[in-house]
Amino acid sequence: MSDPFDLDQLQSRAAPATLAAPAAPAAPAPPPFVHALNEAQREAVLAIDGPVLVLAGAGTGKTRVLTTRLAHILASGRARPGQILAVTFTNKAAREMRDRVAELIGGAIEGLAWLGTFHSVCARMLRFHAERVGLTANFTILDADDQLRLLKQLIREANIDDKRWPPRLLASLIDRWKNRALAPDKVPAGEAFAYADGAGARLYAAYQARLVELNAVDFGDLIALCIRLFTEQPEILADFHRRFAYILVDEYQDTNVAQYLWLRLLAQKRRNICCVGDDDQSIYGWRGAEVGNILRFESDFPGARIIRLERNYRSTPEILAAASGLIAANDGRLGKSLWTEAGAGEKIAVRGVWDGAEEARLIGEEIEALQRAGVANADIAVLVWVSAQMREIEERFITLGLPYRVVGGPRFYERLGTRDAIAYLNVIHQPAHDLAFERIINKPKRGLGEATLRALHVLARGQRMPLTRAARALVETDELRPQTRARLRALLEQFAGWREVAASLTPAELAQRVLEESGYLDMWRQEKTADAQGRVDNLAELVRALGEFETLEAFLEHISLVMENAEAGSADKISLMTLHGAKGLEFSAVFLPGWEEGLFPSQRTLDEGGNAALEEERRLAYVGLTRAKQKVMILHTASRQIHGQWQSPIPSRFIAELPAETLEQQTIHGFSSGLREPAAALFRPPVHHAEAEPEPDSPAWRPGMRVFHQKFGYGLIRAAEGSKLHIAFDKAGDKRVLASFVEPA
DNA sequence: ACCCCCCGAATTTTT
DNA sequence: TTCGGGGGGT
Repeated sequence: MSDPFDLDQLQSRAAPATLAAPAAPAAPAPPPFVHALNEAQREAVLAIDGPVLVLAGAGTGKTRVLTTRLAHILASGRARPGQILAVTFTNKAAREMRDRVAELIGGAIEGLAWLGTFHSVCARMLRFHAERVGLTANFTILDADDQLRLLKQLIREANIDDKRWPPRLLASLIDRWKNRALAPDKVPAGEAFAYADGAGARLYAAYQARLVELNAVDFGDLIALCIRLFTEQPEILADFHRRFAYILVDEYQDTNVAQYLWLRLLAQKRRNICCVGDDDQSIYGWRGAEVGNILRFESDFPGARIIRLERNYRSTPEILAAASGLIAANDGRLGKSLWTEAGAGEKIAVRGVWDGAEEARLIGEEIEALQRAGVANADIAVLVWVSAQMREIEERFITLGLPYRVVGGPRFYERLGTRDAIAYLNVIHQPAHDLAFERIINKPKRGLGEATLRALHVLARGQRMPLTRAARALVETDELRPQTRARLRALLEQFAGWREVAASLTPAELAQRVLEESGYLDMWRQEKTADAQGRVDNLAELVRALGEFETLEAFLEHISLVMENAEAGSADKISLMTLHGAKGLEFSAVFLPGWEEGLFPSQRTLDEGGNAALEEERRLAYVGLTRAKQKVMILHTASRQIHGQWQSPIPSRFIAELPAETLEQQTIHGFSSGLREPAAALFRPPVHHAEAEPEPDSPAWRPGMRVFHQKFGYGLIRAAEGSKLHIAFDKAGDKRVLASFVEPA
């Protein structure tokens, strides 16, 4: 590659004819695809120049605006494909944008090289300039697993007890520092003390040094190193300024500080940046996302246009009213009010049930009713807060024979077996990839155990060289026992052989050969355990997947940046997933189980998260509600097992925050005579100022009364606040329960 | 080198 | 309760 930054090389050689059509910059006639938009959408599409923030509520056509805008920029001739930088968070979103732009323009667009995720775009930038940050262009991108193993090594080398100071903790600290674009020497002293009495920053520095030795980066580095590149090499940044005429950003509310700085550096010159997002759907604060970025947009880019998309095309008025009412409880919003022209639909169903089993049973029944009414399974979702909630529901689905799919389970490329095979390929492609080499040096068993590895480490660390190079040196000495030396030499020769043939084979052929010759495949074939066959199948699947790539390099880049599940086709199945996983999706009917204090919002949040965390969880609830087109059912239980302990939760405050007129509430009699007050009374907002007045047709619950509870037996009321009682049970101890679950003893 | 048992921990996870 | 990791035994 002569000059990687030669514009023409990166752009389409032959732009589609539609793109070449002369535009009339003076009075550009809106292209036909703009007519299908509503007024706000059209404004967002046509406001091409200068900074623009599009506040796109759920279901308001956000993707449509983004793709139409991109198509419009191209079709009007304002920029060629290679001059547009368009970043998303997920590969899925990037793919969707690419596909939909192609649809609008009428044919795939060549040269949209800078449309991708933050990470893939940054990786691309870094590969062009790797040497400027101390790497070479074929650097490896470490995944979380490699990162953890490397940190563990460093922690042990520093004689720190990794039991007391788990590598995970350090990994998350480093991650957070990188998310904030903090180099090791910039870590605030106080924060370094969060790990091993101040060793945090030192280990972070050691980790970065090791990454350079390994010619590797982690995910956080992709952004952070780009920022370093831009600030330390102004001519490179200037080059990008010249290149990118327009910048588009999806899900802006999810950007972290580093991503924000990255965008600001790139946009500061031309200021043609359009960010689309929704502050009410910011649910990744715990991963470093800063809602502040979107809240501050106007001051970051003075003169910015703010365009609100508020017309919702997805949900019924009831669902929108419920969601809007809920989110109104949050402070510091930019504020939007969703509306729809859709006619009235059903109210939100709120169901109080006895326990998790009954909750699952009820969901199953309701789904069967939906099926009878002709709703497709693929149009139904159960959205949980934690995956632990899924088990009971899955069990029920299996019993009923309901077809379902768990979205977001373990990823294909993360599975054991697959990862080992990939490690072989990594070592072939990048001999300095110590972590991959370590992973497979004794898989299958070839007598190269801990002792050998230790010897290799001593030499490698002493000479600051990769393990494979240390290995090559070591087999020339007589330090190792002859047998070990022979085995190690044999392995090195195998790798040398594979590297030699790598160029003349397709990646799939190479992989097949490596798996056979290394004995790795045989290792699993010979194993008799239940999952061994699955491993062999996975390996076959891996080789098949490799068939879609022209080079090994392309494949490895793909799996490190596109670690995603192959979506299980178009089979008509019910989706079971976490609320986080559901963002951006929509279904006719949505079930939201487990809306209980202590679960959702979670105890953790209530105990230590403060208001910000609570608001984020409320946004998560908002995301859940707004996934539904027609029907929502919220469920809560009176008793739930958490970590093996029975709890008697009270309904989530989020239920109380839903406007009562949008709800249809029922407490199911999963137990005998528990219901003592109208269900609606259970869900009044908590009364803070005065004593709650007793319910007209319920006994006046008073401290000192003896009561009976189905699960906890007899007890004494210690305190009563509305429908919520503190009861000291004779056997079960102190609990907070709903009045409807007890009766006078 | 392998297995078993005990202990502790236990959200969310776009890349 | 359920899972994974690590230590200790064979």
